[in-house]
Amino acid sequence: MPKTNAFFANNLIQWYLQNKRTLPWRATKDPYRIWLSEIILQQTRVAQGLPYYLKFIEAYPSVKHLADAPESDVLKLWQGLGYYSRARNLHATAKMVANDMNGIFPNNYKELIKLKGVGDYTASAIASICYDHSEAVVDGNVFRVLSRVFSVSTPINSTVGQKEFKKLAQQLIDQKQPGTYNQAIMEFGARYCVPQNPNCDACIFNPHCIAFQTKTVNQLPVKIKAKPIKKRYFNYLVVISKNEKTILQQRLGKGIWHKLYEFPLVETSEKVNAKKLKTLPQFQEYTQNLKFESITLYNDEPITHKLSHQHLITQFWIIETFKEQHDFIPISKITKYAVPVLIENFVSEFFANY
DNA sequence: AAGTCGGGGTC
DNA sequence: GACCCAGACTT
Repeated sequence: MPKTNAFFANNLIQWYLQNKRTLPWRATKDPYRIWLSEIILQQTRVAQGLPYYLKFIEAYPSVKHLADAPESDVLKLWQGLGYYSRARNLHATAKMVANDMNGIFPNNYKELIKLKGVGDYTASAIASICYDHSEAVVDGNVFRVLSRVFSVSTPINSTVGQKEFKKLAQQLIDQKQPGTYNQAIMEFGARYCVPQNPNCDACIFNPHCIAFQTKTVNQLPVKIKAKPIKKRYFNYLVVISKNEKTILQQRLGKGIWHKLYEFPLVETSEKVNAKKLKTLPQFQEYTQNLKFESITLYNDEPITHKLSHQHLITQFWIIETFKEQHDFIPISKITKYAVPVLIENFVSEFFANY
């Protein structure tokens, strides 16, 4: 174990200053930019989030710009990043800050955590990075580094684990450079003390890392294992009129992709063929006024779209029709709507020639 | 305390 | 296929 907390913090910061990546949000203490980056990076790798950060800063240079945008624009810009509640909460908080707080972000943990989409991690990150407050962050990297160095085997996704690691992190944080320290331990976890096959032999902490000394690095951190993945069967009705129009619907219930758009969806408990599909009440409801000309299956083999907790086994049914109704939109306008990646992939492939 | 919420990278 | 990612929110 590190001899002292100061030893741990000092070495971590020293390592960080020599090895950190140059990232746009590391060149500012503007709370708007720090907040935006932290929301984008929740459960998201830097490489995946970076282009979105740049797009958002360009489209919305200030919190007021973001607040003044329609939510549909924000969701469209967020398209493809996942966990869309982040985008909805981002916009709601931007409006709150711009309209009710005179455009000025709260400057302490207690007030920051009241913002929608801002939890313990993000409030600590903003408070430490922007305002030099001693608030320790605990993200996936911190869990991993601390569990190994101090050999803490409490499950990181248990309530007691969360508290224990938060307490430990708070004891270790550098009081003079809390923001730098927080970023240092996260960077170290992301780049060195990685989940699989970390290069422990070259690690600056290996004399002090209990997991390394006891050869238990590959057993830490401990996590209560997730329940099995659910399979769902999606049938999308891709209606195409003679005037090259189609139907999109907005998802408004609970569940995935709230407020995003998709083709009319018939979900079934198993894979269905055209004959079976036509007998389903929901299919008949969608198509009762269409008097469609033909229905053909686009993909012979269902497309399996994998989410973290469910697999969407998807068939796209092409339905040609003469009739059009008020809710038809030109196919060329599909790109204006925020859609899930599953839909985006199909659209870009199928409509490539339209 | 357990479930839910995306998409992509890694091994 | 399993695990993970600069977590937060709902039930």
